[in-house]
Amino acid sequence: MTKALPSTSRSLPISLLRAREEVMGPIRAMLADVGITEQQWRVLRVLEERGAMEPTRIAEQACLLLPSLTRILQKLEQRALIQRRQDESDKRKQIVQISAAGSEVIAQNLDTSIALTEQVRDRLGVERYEMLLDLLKELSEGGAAPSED
Amino acid sequence: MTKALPSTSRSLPISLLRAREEVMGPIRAMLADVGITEQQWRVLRVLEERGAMEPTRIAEQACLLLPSLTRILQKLEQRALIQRRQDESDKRKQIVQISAAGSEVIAQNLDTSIALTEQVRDRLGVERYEMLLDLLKELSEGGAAPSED
DNA sequence: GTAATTTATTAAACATGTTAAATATATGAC
DNA sequence: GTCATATATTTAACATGTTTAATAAATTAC
Repeated sequence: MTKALPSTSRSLPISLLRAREEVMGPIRAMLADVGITEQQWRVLRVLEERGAMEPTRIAEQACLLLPSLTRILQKLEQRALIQRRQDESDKRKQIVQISAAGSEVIAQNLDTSIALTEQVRDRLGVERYEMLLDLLKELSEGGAAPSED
Repeated sequence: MTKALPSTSRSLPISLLRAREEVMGPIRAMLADVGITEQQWRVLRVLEERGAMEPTRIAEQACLLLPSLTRILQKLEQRALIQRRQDESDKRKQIVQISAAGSEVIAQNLDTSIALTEQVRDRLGVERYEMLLDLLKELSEGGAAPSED
């Protein structure tokens, strides 16, 4: 008797989308002032946080597909927010590094960004906020159930 | 002392994105077989579920921006999955309706779609699943805190 | 009733999402 | 060493996301 699709308003994919739009709105507004997109911001953040790395790893961390990342890196390089060099031991790879100007962009937006994050956390309450992050993590981690023989 | 950005792996926007990618993966695979995108599917679902309506309301329900919806409706109309007519009382508006062929597409994918939804719900457990939906709803609803004088 | 304003939709331009194919270098089989 | 295969990145093509502007009809002010 549970054999019906959830109404679109109770659909998990749509709920995830709506929630994300709500959270991203103010962040996008902030970044628009600097002329940077949400995705470009993610790439810069990953590089600042974890240091230089190759595109494939950036894509994983920033949750981007490689073709998208290719174009994003081209634009970030044009604007001198990153630097690229070839990996000497494996010439298929390259190593991408954030530049001083790139770090500068992050620094400029850090305070607002932190404030927006805290605002959302306070709105839900810390416990519910952490619970939400845990549930999301659980969702994105487990592909298959542990018992599958 | 809490004045630092969460690591990207603990960032709410990125967590929402990752979770959504995980959930959408199998659904996209299903729809790809019929040559329909995730967004086209959302539009058809909304029209099937709530009946004919104008684009502005479709956009709200399906969580799409109007310019995107314009293009999507053009393609759905080309494939005869929807019909459009002008609203007689207000000629700025139009009324969009799913066609028999459109309902057919939904019917074809209904069982798989329900199965995938249940699979996710079972993975989290019903209680945690409902809790997640509630948290997401809360996130996407409240813009400002109630007390702001 | 006409001008200014508002509302519904579309168009345009650029960035990204998504899938498939191309390119270049590495690795392994022999 | 040569060939087949695998890996890292890019290109191509089409769909959507996002912001701003254009268009058309409706509403309001007067």
